[in-house]
Amino acid sequence: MQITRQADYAVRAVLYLARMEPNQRAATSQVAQEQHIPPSFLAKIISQLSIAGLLHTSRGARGGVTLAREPKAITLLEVIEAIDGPIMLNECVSDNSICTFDDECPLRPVWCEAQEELVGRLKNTNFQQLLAQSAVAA
Amino acid sequence: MQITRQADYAVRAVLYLARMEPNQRAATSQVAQEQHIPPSFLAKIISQLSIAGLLHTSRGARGGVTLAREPKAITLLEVIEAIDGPIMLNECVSDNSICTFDDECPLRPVWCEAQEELVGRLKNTNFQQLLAQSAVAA
DNA sequence: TTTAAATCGGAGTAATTAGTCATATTTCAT
DNA sequence: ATGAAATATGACTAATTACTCCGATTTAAA
Repeated sequence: MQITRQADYAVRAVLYLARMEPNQRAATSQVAQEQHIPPSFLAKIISQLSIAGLLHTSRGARGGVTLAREPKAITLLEVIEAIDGPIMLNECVSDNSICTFDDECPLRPVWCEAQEELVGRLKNTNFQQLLAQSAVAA
Repeated sequence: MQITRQADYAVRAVLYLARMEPNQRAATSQVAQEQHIPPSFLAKIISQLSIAGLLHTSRGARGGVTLAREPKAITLLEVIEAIDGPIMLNECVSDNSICTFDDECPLRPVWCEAQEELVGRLKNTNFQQLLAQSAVAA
């Protein structure tokens, strides 16, 4: 019952990029160093985020990574699901057919509601809001 | 971001026992068969639940498993945490010292609040309520 | 007292997650 | 052109999760 380290790293990387000047690139190694993420591991994560369309990468010297959209247009949920796939608190939430409690399992609604709440929360949090939070704190 | 199969099996087993007549025992193999849980696996889970004090087990012929408390006094949270340990949506929730974002990380509050909501929900659901749900449905 | 039914416990296997490493490829700058 | 800086990719290892298997132990009943 925990998001994967990968997803956590992804969120931190995106937040780090969101803090930079727009259109400025950061190398993966730089993000890794400042966020204390294993560099080789982060490389894969950034690659996935790029495939998911959340980041733009450019290869070669002076290459690096930037956000593909403005921070306001990227939600926590998007980043997490780009890495972990859809959030699912229990197997039965997606696939009721495998439920061992006949038709009317009293457990499924509990998981469905809890999941909706969580997903809604993550969907309603974008990276501009998170930036604003840090700004207030600092 | 999913409870383990073990915890799901544990919850189903407890719900199954809650449905039985009070003080009536069920063999692990019986629960396993009716709930479609791998029997050897369930045996370990039941052992853990027993150690956690949620079930009573008795060995030998005509032995089996019963709830250690009435359904009303057992919450979903207890069963899940007896198996998976404390629910923690992200590492940083318990241990802020490892956060890579200086003192004021804007991510931590998100996880803390989401976790509180989820834990509260599971703590407020006991097995008598779940029984009532199935009764209504059936 | 023997047998069958049950839990108990430890060791072993397969799949996923976390992370490493080496190499290929692209691209800027000289 | 060439070298250095960067991403891209695939193969490998370690730890956790999800199981299986088997033998030991307990207990009720014939």
